[in-house]
Amino acid sequence: MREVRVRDTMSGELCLLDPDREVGIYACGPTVYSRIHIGNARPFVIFSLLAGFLRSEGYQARLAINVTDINDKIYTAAAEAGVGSETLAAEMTAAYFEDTGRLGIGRPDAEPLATETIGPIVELIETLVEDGHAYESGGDVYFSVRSFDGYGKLSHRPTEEMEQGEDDAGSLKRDRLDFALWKGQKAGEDSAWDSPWGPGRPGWHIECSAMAEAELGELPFAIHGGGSDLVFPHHENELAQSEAARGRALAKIWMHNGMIETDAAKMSKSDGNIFQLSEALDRFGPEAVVSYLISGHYRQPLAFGEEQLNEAVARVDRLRNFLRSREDTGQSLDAAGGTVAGAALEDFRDALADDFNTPMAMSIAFDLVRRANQEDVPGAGAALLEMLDLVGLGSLAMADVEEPEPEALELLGDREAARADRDFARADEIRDRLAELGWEVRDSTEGATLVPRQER
RNA sequence: GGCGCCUUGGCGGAGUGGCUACGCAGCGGCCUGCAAAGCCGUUUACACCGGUUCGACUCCGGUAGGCGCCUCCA
Repeated sequence: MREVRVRDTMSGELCLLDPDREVGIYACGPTVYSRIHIGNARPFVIFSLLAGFLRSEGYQARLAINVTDINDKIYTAAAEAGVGSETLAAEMTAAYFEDTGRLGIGRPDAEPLATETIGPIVELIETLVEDGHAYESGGDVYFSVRSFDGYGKLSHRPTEEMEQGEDDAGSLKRDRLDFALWKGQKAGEDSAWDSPWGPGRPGWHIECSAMAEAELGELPFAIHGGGSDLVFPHHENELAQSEAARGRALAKIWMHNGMIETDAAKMSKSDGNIFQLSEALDRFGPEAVVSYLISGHYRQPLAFGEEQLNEAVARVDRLRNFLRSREDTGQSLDAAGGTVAGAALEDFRDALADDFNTPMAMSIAFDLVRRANQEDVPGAGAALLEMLDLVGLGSLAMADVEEPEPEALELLGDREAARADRDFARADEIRDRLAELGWEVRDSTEGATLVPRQER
């Protein structure tokens, strides 16, 4: 078990994870009012892979990624589309599960929905009201920011300079800093839940406090994550609510991923410069999308463009070709302990243990590939496959599960015969024919083989 | 204006006080009947100006430019 460190947004320090306790990770998932874009996939991938890596190191990890399916934007989008808000939310939740499922990196341990956590949400608000950290006003309930001393410590902002823009129209707040925990049902809103303050729905931040607690147990859990655009106000408010209600920190470490950018500007639904995850998967394939998402350090912004995805395709092809050339991908690495391959794997894991440095890790993987293509490196295939499993690319080893059909094999034999006769025109003709059937011919000193052409 | 971050070779993107990550693309070779795959080489990059240091791309200060949040947002 390695010492694993992660950068904490609040302190700015690298923090060691406690190996003796469950590593509870809560990452903020999407608000389901439309299909998710590739930027939304970044935290899903990062936190899923992190949890998997921790498990592989022997940690007890539990990952929860929520779905926010109650939100102003959902009402607005549903009204525009002429469907019920609950219908839209259900459709988009299903689409989110489908799109992220296609990434091929598994699912989080828990994926709570706000609509299924209403009870705990109401209880949490009641606690805050009882303790004087929240107050009811005209069917709404607001959190009293000034009742909580530490407000602003996560996003490093002086309290005096800020305000919560949300809900200003109603102006039922006592203080401009306060934010809504519960919103009474308004005209035109087609869904509502019962509460001690009348029918309504949770505000934006409270659902995460409640879901995190429900899924990960006693506070504080180890890591709270999400996009860096959530630091303020979303996470600042979550932190305040939970800490005010429980008298304990919500999370030990706050871990935020950088934004995906097009032309040096953040990809954002509201700006319209988005590229949907489903389209990226359709056009470039899941491995390339994952490879792209781990190509930069998670905290940094990552440039997005067709060129970047095409590069990812090329990277993944190189890895796939290498695995294809190895006979040892199925064997255990134990036989190669202490070797070049074993050392590379150790380095790879070290990189991940150091603030989850995936680009550093991948450079080690590519280094191994080159060395093993140059000379005999026992266990290189097994080592690489183990590396790739850790970053969600293990499926690259399964590229050739389909055997060529008899027709293709017959053509390959014909081509070999043509080559033996030095009838290269015919040989090339057959190669083109095989390409049409979906096979690429690779000649080598041991003879010709067929590999599936990568289509996407 | 406040808080934070960034500026690396054609592109993407790591990293370190002294040993030219890695990937992609281009170019030139090797291999091949030709390709593909693979290998080798490739014009020696760290915004600018000072400072610290035996030595800085890496530390400190400043300048310029860019980005994020401060309003919904992964």
